[in-house]
Amino acid sequence: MPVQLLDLPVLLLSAARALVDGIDAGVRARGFTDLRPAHGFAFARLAGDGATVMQLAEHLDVTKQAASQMVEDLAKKGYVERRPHPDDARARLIVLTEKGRACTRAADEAAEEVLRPWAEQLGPERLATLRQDLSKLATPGRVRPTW
Amino acid sequence: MPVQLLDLPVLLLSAARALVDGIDAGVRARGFTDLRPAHGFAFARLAGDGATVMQLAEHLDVTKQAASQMVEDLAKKGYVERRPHPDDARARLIVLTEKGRACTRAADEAAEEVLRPWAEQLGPERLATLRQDLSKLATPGRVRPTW
DNA sequence: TCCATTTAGTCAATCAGCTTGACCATATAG
DNA sequence: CTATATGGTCAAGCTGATTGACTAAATGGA
Repeated sequence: MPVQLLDLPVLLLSAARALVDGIDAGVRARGFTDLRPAHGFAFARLAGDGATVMQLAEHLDVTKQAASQMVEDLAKKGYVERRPHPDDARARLIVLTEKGRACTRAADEAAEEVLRPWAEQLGPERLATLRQDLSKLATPGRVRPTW
Repeated sequence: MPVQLLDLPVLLLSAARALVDGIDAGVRARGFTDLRPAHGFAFARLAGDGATVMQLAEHLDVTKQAASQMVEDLAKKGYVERRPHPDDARARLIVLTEKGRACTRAADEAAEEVLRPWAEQLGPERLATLRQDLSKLATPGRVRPTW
């Protein structure tokens, strides 16, 4: 195996970090300064039809207590809302507020802004290849890195 | 811009996470159970001629106090050693002990183990392309992700 | 040469985010 | 109808980071 390969980990992590940092900066620049990247992973799960605390905990790969604390924090800041769950009286359905949706739109814009120069640099076909190859390598499920 | 691109962040993060988790598991399997992935980034900087606490702090993108605490922890566990700095009496040169070098070898093996199936799946030329493209995207310097 | 400022490192206190453990309310299975 | 499992919160504690204060040594003028 060529030794060169051993720096692939560093490149991968560096690119991932550049991406996350860039999106985080873009979100902050749009006025959402009280959020961290980790909140973005939560928003991604809540967008759409919302989720329970348990579902959120699984998505983030943390305990239900930690997820509950994050929801409490996000609710206090006005990004999410706890509704009674339609099918289960024990559970609550956590959904994004209008402020929360506005923030996800800002994150989408920020992501596009970060990716645009990448797309220009590589060209569309190589970017598509990159996407395909990464999809083969990525472990499905685990999204949020916590190291 | 094609909407597809918006899932590139997720793929990138997912691949990075798979990689870090895999290496971490490999290192633990080789008997180094008292280390976290973050220590690996420190070892990478210390390998070779060692580094000062300040240099380590910059590499890890944390305060000098945090770096100092990590060094204290690694020294207590026997992975590093603080020597007087040859050129500066204020500074200390942090170097890996034999145990520390053994651990970096274990990490290299683990990394190779994780990358081997990737290389087989993509083939050498596509992997080389992946490496090249990632190197264009990666922000030089920032290695350790802390989000 | 002497003094002012910068730099390397540590100690101490604090904080944020996560964990474990205990608990209540509701759902589900026998 | 009762026993158990599940969703959620409260409380306490831990870990890894932060800021602030300090000492010792280096640097850079007058």
